[in-house]
Amino acid sequence: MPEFHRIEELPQRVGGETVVVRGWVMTTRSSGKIAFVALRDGTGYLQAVLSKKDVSAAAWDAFGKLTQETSVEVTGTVRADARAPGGVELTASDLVILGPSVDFPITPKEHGTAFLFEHRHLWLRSRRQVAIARVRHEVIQAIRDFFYERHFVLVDTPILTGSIGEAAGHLFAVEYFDLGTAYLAQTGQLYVEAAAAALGKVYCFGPTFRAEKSKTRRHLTEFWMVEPEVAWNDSDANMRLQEEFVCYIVARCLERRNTELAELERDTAPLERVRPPFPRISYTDAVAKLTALGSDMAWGRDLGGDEETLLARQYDRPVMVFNYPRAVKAFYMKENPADRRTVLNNDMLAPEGYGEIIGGSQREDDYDRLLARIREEQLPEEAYGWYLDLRKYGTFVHSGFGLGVERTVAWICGIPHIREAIAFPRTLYKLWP
RNA sequence: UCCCGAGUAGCUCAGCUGGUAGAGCAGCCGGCUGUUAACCGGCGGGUCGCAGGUUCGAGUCCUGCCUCGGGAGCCA
Repeated sequence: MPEFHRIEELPQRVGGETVVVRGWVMTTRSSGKIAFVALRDGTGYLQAVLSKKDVSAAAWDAFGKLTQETSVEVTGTVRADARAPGGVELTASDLVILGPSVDFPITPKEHGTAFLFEHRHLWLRSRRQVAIARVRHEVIQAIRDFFYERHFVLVDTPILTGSIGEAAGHLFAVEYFDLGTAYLAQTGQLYVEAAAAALGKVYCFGPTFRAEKSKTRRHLTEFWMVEPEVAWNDSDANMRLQEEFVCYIVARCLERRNTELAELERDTAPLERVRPPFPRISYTDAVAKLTALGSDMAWGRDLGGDEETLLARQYDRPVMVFNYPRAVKAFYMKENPADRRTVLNNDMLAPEGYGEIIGGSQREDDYDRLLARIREEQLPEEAYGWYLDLRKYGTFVHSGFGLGVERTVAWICGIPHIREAIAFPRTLYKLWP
């Protein structure tokens, strides 16, 4: 295969030897005897300039045939040019069409979201979607580095499962040989609790599935979640870990994805403020605060979207709300010894209206109380035998949380809908492409 | 499941109290030596979501259905 160059390396080749670039045509412009081709190759953007008098008739003819998304090979020399958005331009000496493109559906004009998502496989090529994909990549790499640096061990939990994670919620069911119905995982948490007793500090990171018929900008039926679990961490230590974790992710994106955030026209000032300590407020205090702000929120109800938004608006960085009423939370959360109406849990609400990005808790480590809660929720006791075993053989204080990757990416990118934060979103009405 | 909203050209939309279907962009043809969603001139382009009803006449009014979007609930 002949050698060619990536656009990202061209600034180092200004004034140098001839280079060859392969990529896709975004737009073309011409003024009769001079022609411009805006190119994308995945590593960057480049404008190639062709002068009719300096290129072969074949190359000039090829320019005339260029349409949006034609794949091409352009040969030329790199020149610094203040007029070029990227600082450099390619003075082309040759242009060859590699793959024609007829009637590309996404024009450089306005489109509605329904149309764009029907063409998601092509929409991914747009500058904006490329920028989002790169931020998502950075978020995920930051997550892995954070845990690696702190000696957490990655444990992959099953996606197909016989027992069910949390109480209600709708699960996707699939046929599983002679063993009947299996369900797609909606959390890896129960498994990661088992692994914490083996490895101390662990996390799982994978796709998770919720069959709820949610139709909001914050929900997907398939999304990615990272769930750390730490032996000997109480709820307080859990919140400190969350704070450190989120600060790490945001700082990393600011440091390494500035170009992409600028491309997305993200105001980074609110992100610069994401530094410890995050405000913490108990559920009970939050209810009082909301009431004072005019909400009709009553103690005992879970915080709804409106309440979360109103509360989060009171702070300039993520806020942690802790110790919710036991009745509205999952069976595995540890009862608060100081106030038995509540559990030792917390949510983290992102600012700027992005809502809940983390849900976490200290886990119930008392065998009898956990069993009582399983019965109270009328869960199938036999399915939780192995989970109860963890309290039977050397029970231990432990805590963990789940962070939603798409919600985090949407917040950092400042994009209005979570669906743009994943390459191929799965929603109630979208299984294709 | 419930509550709102929208379906008209490839795309984004306009179309008033019912009277021969419109614009911008995209596409095609032509022009222009520095364009950045280039610009200028010309050309083609329609089962008005589907079915029924009212009417001399329905994109427009009525009924039902379908599809999609936003929100609620649930949650990351």
